[in-house]
Amino acid sequence: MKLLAVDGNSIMNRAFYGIRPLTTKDGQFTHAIYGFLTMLLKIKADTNPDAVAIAFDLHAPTFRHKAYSGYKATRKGMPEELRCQVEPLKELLKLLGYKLVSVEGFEADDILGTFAKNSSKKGYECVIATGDRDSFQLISDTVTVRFAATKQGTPSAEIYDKQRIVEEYGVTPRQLIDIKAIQGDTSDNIPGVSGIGPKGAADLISRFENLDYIYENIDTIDIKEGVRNKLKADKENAYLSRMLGEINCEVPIDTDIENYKVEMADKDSAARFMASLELFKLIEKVGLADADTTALPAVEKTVVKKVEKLEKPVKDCVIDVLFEGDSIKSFVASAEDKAYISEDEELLKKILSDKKLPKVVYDSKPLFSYADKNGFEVENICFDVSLAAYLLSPSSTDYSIERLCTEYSIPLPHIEGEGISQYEAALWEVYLKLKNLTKEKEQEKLLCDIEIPLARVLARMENLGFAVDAKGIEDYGVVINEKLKVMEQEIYKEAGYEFNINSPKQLGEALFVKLQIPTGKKTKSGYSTSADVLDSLKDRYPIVKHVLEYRTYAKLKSTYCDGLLKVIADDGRIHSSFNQKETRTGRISSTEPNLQNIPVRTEIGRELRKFFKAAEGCVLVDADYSQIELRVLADIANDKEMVKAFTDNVDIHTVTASQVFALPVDMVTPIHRSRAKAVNFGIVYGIGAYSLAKDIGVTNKEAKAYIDNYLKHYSGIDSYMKNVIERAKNEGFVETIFGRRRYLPELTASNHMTRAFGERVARNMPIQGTAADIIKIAMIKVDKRLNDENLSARLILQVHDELIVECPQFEAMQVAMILQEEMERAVKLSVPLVAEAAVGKTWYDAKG
DNA sequence: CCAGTCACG
DNA sequence: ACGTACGTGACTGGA
Repeated sequence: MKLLAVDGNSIMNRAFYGIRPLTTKDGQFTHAIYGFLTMLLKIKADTNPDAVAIAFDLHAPTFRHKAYSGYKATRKGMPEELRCQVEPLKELLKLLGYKLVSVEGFEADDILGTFAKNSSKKGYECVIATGDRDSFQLISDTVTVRFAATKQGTPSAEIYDKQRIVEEYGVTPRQLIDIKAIQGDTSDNIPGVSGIGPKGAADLISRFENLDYIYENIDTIDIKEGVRNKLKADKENAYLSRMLGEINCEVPIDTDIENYKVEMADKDSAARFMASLELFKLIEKVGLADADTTALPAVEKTVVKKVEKLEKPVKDCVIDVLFEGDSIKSFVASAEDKAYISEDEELLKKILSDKKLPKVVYDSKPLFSYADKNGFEVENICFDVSLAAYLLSPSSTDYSIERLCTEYSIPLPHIEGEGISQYEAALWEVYLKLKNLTKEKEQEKLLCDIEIPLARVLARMENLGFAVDAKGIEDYGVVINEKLKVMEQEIYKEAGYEFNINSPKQLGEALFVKLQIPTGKKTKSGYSTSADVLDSLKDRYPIVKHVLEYRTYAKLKSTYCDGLLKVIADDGRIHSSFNQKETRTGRISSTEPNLQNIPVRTEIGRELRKFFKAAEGCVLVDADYSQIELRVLADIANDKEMVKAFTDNVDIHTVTASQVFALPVDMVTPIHRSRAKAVNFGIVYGIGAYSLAKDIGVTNKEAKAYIDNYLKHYSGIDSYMKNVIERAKNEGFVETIFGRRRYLPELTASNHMTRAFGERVARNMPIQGTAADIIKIAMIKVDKRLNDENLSARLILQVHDELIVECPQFEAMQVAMILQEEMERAVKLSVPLVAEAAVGKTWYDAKG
């Protein structure tokens, strides 16, 4: 028989500090709970115990407190983010069937000690799970320790047995107590013998067995005089320390292994509890994937849904369509008390194109896409469940129906009939819930006037795609590849041996160990070889310069040449997917491939844009906003000076420079301007002097002076930055001028870093998010204008502040006008919006 | 599967 | 005393 005895407090601490913070969407921290369970499951899987006992401290004063009032006096109180996880963790462990053990007046490790001590007597094997080395003293023939640690986010649990203790410490487990008695432990306020550290203590005990022998023979044993005097001076402390360091093994607890078998009484409750903590992965990990995680309503009710074949349109239902490639497999309509299923494509088409029938759908973009491909229009979509869920909680990563049912506590119905899952049948209830929340949080306009119409625009952009010159990319790739080979040989020669330059580990080894180049920053796993480190070294070391060049080419080859060639469709065009529910700020993102990060900043990279072209007989019209984020900031902060600068249409960075550096405008040099530009950027991101200094290469003090000057001059921005954080702390979220929200649980964290991050986000999101809202509105308006004016021109790409339209050559001027007008008129701010358009055969030519 | 790196706004 | 700018996605190497 085998008992796993867990030090709950220790493992919880390890989990809390070992993994990065994780919260539910209302800000309840959960990472200690998640980490604890992950660790527990790992150790259980490794050891396969017959029973598990989990020990926790009680908060009452401990036995040792009485013995020595200074004990643990230096330990900091538990941070609030951890404290608030203790009770939920215990609750969850109980639900999962574990037996918890706490005894008034004793600590968790005393309880472990008692299990350990009784193991040989009662004839079971005892495995102790802890992150505390103090427990090593308990190791014996029947007791081993699994030492829990978190290595780079993944839990590890190394085995410590008698042999390993002897190898590592040169003594028996019991003797560790005597070593600690001499060396002391400041974190536990165990004084020890002052002047003797770990090495000295270990040496003494390995030679003389124990504390008693040493003190009984203190005048005759063979030690240095200095050590002898130190030992004599602190004899009392040594014995006190031994008492403090020895784990109490006589706690009054039940040590019968039979009573610690793991018995989960109610799987659904356990799964439901984890779901309420949004620990969905954990539900699977503990093997409860098929439990019912839906919260039961206060009054238990049974929802029964009949499944019927859908023959004609029904009002008041949520439509969810299942696609198979480009065609429709089936669709379901979830109504209040019935659910319908159909495979009739014509019926679906009739429903979707019915202008008089308002429709609630689960996910509109694929429907718009389908309609676009099949030459009809989807009309009158009044609600999109998944988009609503995104607006209500933009930091989530999963808007599946299953997840929504769980998150919003929707009871699952019983089903009579076939072809529909419980979740699909519950969609109507999900809709009702989200509709109410959307109204309550004032997200209706965003949903109906921006996101839903935008979904249609995005679907059409995806379908149309961007024409590319595959042969051009290939040839370009060949040239890059040749460059790459030359660089590679050059680097091998300079290093004196061959290695994988793409491996940061091997590269760090080559540069900083073999070649002894002075190291900059380090990462968790070694030396950083990132561009900002290498940049400062490239002038002194040719190999560093070559590595940087190699990286540039390697990136171009793998991500752009190879990457793009892989995704060219049969029509010779690249069809990126635009994700509308991804970002926490309201931007859209682009994947497979990402067309929002095609190189532009360096000439060699920018060349790639020559292969993004307009179709035969067509041109590209590219328009981008000028300084949209700063204009939004000027408006949101209502800063007089900045508003004036934009209204007067002067160069904002130059004006900023003249203010920050107290110079007349015509004395501002390009260096001043570029530094002021960095300050402007920094302000938008929630700047710190340190980072600004690093960015523009001035001292911290200078950077701080720039910021101070800036905020003094733009006093509206100064007060905005203070107010927005204050408001965010009160309300729990920040929002754009259109009411798009981002919740910020980080602001309540006690961890300084976490909170500082939350504050930067609070400053940045309204700016970035409002800019995102504005270009979304512009996209909808542009799309409408192109349609209203009967042009064949179509939007094909958005890159945050830039729109690209493909159109026949003769439409170019009209389209350029439309783009500029609609982008500039998208919304009315207290500053003008400025957009500039250009025309070209390729993206390279069309961009400015 | 994650860390490191780097492309974009 | 602490660590150090916001938001993304793709690729590579290595546990």
